[in-house]
Amino acid sequence: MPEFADVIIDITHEKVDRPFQYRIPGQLKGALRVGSQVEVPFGKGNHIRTGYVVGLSDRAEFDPARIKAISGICEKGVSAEAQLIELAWWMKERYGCTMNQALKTVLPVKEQVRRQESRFIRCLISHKQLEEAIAEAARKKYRARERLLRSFLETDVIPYEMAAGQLNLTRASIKPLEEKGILAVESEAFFRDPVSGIYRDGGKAEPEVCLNEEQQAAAEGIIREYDQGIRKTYLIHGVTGSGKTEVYMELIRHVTSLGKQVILLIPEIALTYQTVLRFTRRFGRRVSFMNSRLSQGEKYDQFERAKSGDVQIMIGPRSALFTPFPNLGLIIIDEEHESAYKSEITPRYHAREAAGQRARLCGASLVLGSATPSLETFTRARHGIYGYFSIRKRAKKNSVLPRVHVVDMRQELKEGNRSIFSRLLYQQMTETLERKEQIMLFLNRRGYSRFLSCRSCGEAMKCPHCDVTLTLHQNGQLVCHYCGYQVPRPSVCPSCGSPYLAPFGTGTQKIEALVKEAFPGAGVLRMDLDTTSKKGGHEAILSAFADRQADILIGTQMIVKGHDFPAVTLVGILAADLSLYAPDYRCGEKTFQLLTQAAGRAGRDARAGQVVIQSYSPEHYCIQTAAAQDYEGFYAREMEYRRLLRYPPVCVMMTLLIGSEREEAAAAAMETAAAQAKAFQEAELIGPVNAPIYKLNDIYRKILYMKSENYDILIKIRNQVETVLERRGLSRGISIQFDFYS
DNA sequence: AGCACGCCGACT
DNA sequence: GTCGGCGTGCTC
Repeated sequence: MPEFADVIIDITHEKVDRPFQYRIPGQLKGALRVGSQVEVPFGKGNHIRTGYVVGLSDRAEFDPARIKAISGICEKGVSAEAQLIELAWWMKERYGCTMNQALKTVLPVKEQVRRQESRFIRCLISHKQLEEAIAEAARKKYRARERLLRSFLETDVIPYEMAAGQLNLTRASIKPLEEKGILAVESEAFFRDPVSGIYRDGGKAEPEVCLNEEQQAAAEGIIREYDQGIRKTYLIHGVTGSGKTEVYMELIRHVTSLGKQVILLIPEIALTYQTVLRFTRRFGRRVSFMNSRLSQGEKYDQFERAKSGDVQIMIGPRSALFTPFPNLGLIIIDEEHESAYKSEITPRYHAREAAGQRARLCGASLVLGSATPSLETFTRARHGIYGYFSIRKRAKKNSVLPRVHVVDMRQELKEGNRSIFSRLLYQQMTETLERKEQIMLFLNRRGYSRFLSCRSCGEAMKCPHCDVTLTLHQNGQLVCHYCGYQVPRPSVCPSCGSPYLAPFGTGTQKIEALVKEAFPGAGVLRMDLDTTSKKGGHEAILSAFADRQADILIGTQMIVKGHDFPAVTLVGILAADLSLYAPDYRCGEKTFQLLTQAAGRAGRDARAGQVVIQSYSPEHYCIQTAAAQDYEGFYAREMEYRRLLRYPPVCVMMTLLIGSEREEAAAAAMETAAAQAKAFQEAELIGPVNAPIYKLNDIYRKILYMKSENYDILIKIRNQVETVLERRGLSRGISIQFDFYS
């Protein structure tokens, strides 16, 4: 029976972010476990603070005379929390954050303020009636009411809290308007049906789904091993449209029938009303959904419901991984290759790795699903570390993979076609529109033109805060896509005064204009960051396209991710090589994934789908293998490249990014960091160099790449660099960021 | 984070 | 001579 416990004190500061040893009093022996929440006397005043047990030991590592005793245990935090605290400990070790940062990620933060439901006020009357109401309010000198009504001249829905705060409104000035039928106050769950206005509710039984042979094999294979008590990781490698979701549902059904709970992670963008409906129909009230728009308090509420057993299935993005289920049996990660699974804030964890760790701690299995698995996942599956199931047929009857054409745009140019549409794409578009079928056009660049440059002096308009050119938008603004800086388009060149400024390159807005010009009869929708930034923008565009209110959908990345439009029979990828030459070792992988996923949008129904890929380097293996829907071929070529240049998954890589407003401070800190790292023989260093975008948001950024066979070496380097920079006072006023790639 | 100790200026 | 500024350092 251990004598001592290592306790992390629940205070937010790095200086106390380490375990303190406490004596375990006799009456608590046996009740205490790693993860227990305890009360301990701390500091000079022996104030009682809460802490978490992160380790148990028999030996005193500290002057025994000065070790204090634990004063009590908080009974509420034991089972589910215990595992999450262990997970936090692992995150701290692996990703190099403080224990408190890790704990905050893993445990929901209670909000002192009572949870506020997000409410909206909707305007129910016509514009003309609204004008009258405003006039009446003005006449009666109801100032607040008038201000509120005026805001509906711009929009018909506004957030309640914002209105109350900014317009100095009280319930009393809203209620009369509500009673008159002018406004309605609604609590808007994100999954509310935009058309019918109906909320999801307890599900009706869905007719039994029939799995095809391959789906059945995957589901049965995993379930068989599960029932034998085997817990491991599986990869379900299914082509786009292969019905992986049906397999997930079958697994969820089985695991929940054993009284265990399931977490399903999906990329946020895939959590559409359709998805919600599908799972709700099948699992009714037992399933719950999370999204990143939920406030801390709302998340806490969700987690409470999970802990109390109200729900057994949690579906959501990255952070849903930390749902405190008491008896978690299965974690599923859909589209496991998605980059959104890596956290962009400290701790910079990867949900796939963290899920592996949580599954291990809870005795759960982990299922990864993708049409284009990440190289690290596929490598592990190949080596037999992960179980592997592949689904090569599309689930829908008669639905076959689309026919893919690669068009050499250099040849088009040579033969006099200077348009952004190749002759083949143009012809296919015409035919598709004649058949009254739908088209998706994909271009990975928003805005109107890539940049604006002076024809006299050659100067391109650049962002004053970042090392990038400004993108011209249709509203005449030059916009920085990195920091958001905007200026009106100048009429003369700021450096030489010449009036000859010409836009170069093409963005989604220009495509929209060109399509409208070329196909005047066709309905066109555009979906990119500019059209979806408003709340519900996504849903509105997708449902309009699904309802066939338009024939052509133009968009960036976001249109290729998992949306199923049966009437789309033509997909055009306008510039396949845009992402191919990015300064990132994974740019080939990203391009392949993007092209494969985009191509997978075509022909979801019985009608044959066509895909046209336009490229200036059609012979590139990423484009060739994507066109052939040949994952294995791509994998072989890409691994060859990774082996040759020693990039993950052949080794482990860590990057250090140092940023500062003062250029010299960043350089000095990086120099010291690189010198420290160099002392470790087992790691290979590249750099330090300026980051691909050296100045971003007025911050100068230096980057250092470190590669090794051994993850632990990289962690040692990280710890060494951090302590030395801290000790020499070089870390003041700079940001230091480590990222891991494996 | 808190709370101590500690070493210099303006006050009873 | 004392009161008090918050700089530095420690908390099992």
